[in-house]
Amino acid sequence: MQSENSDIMSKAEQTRQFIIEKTAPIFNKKGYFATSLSDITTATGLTKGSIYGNFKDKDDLALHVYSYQSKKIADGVDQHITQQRTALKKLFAVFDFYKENFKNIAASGGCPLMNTAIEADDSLPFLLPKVRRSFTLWKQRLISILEEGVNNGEFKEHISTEHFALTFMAMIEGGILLSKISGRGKDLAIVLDNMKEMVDREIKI
Amino acid sequence: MQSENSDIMSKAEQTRQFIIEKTAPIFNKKGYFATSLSDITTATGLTKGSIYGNFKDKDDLALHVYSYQSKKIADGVDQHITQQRTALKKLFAVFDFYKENFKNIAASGGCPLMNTAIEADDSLPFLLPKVRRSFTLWKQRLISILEEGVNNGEFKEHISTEHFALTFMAMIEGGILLSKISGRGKDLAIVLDNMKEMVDREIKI
DNA sequence: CCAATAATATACCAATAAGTATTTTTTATA
DNA sequence: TATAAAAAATACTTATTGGTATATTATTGG
Repeated sequence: MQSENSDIMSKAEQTRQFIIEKTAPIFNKKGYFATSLSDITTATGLTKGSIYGNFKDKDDLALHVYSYQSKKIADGVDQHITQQRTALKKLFAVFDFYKENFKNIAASGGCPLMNTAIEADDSLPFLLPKVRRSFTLWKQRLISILEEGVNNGEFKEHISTEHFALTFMAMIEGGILLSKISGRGKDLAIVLDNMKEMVDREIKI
Repeated sequence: MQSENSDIMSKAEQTRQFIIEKTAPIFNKKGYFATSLSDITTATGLTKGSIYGNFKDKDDLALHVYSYQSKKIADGVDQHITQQRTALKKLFAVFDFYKENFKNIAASGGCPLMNTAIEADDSLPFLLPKVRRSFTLWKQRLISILEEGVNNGEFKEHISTEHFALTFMAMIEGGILLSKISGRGKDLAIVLDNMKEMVDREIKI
């Protein structure tokens, strides 16, 4: 399945989606600046004329690629979460998502939020608001789970939901970074285990 | 003071150091690929001929710039550590280094280890070994402090020094990432505070 | 203080970059 | 199925890239 709902998509929409999906791993691996138009035409088998017929310019394509990538991660996490019934299980489902999917994430160039954040914050201003929003939404999602746990008596009352949300995000992104550079998926697993212990000791009643 | 020991350095050595110091923040902000030779000549006020007279090629300069940047961080941390006498204070000195220096680090484009790691692991093979080594040395340094604490009775005996070292590294790098993208130095401070609490609860006797 | 030498500047090259105007092909619909 | 409209391919432009050969200037040891 190349892309979803291809039956109700026009040819143009299909091609747009096809370009996005084919170039996403390239943008994520090489970065937005280092990805050239010829990388894009090679990966898609299309010509420059077709690319520019479907996207205003390289920045426009980059924007769509980032949206696609960040949505994919967010949807994956959400799917894990919604299968769980307690706040504790939801929280652990977030952690488990990264444990289970690390290999796929690493193979497609790492976490697109982190990669794009690092490239965008000093030199891709057009992407910065999108990346900022991704992190804000992620934080909000974690805070919601933590608040749910506090409200239904699963978690301690006095915890700072924002502080823990930020700490978890830092640990996940930092863990991915360490694993990517060492080539050992174990590094991320160690950090994730430490996060669970943190929950058991400090958050869970 | 442009560079140390300028009195015992030949003109060539001085120029080399000058080029490295002037281009380091550019490489760190824009990335190695996005930094052009004209960026380098503009920043230094020198011409291409002079740059290529002092460095074999752009990769060679990038390698020297990375060494300079990683050494600068490592030296800064070491200076903080050596002023302390107990393992606990040494560990906290590492954390405090990042709290105190976040603004400077952010102003020069963020943590060069993280930035370079992300760019190098998929597309700058010539830099990858250097970056790997930086992380290994950092981990080793943290493990040494933790072992010192275990051996002299400051820290619990059963702790996994490697697990905590990796967790601390992940939290620091992740915290820097969050602060950079949100623009709030507070995010890193929150994570660093959480790290200290972690030490108090799990490591300190 | 004057050569020999080292460092820097100048002027150039081929390759590649992003982007566009135009033509050809494909798609959808009447 | 013929045709209008949309999509894709071709061929091109201008600017910039990293890099080099050569000329000029500055440094340094005798």
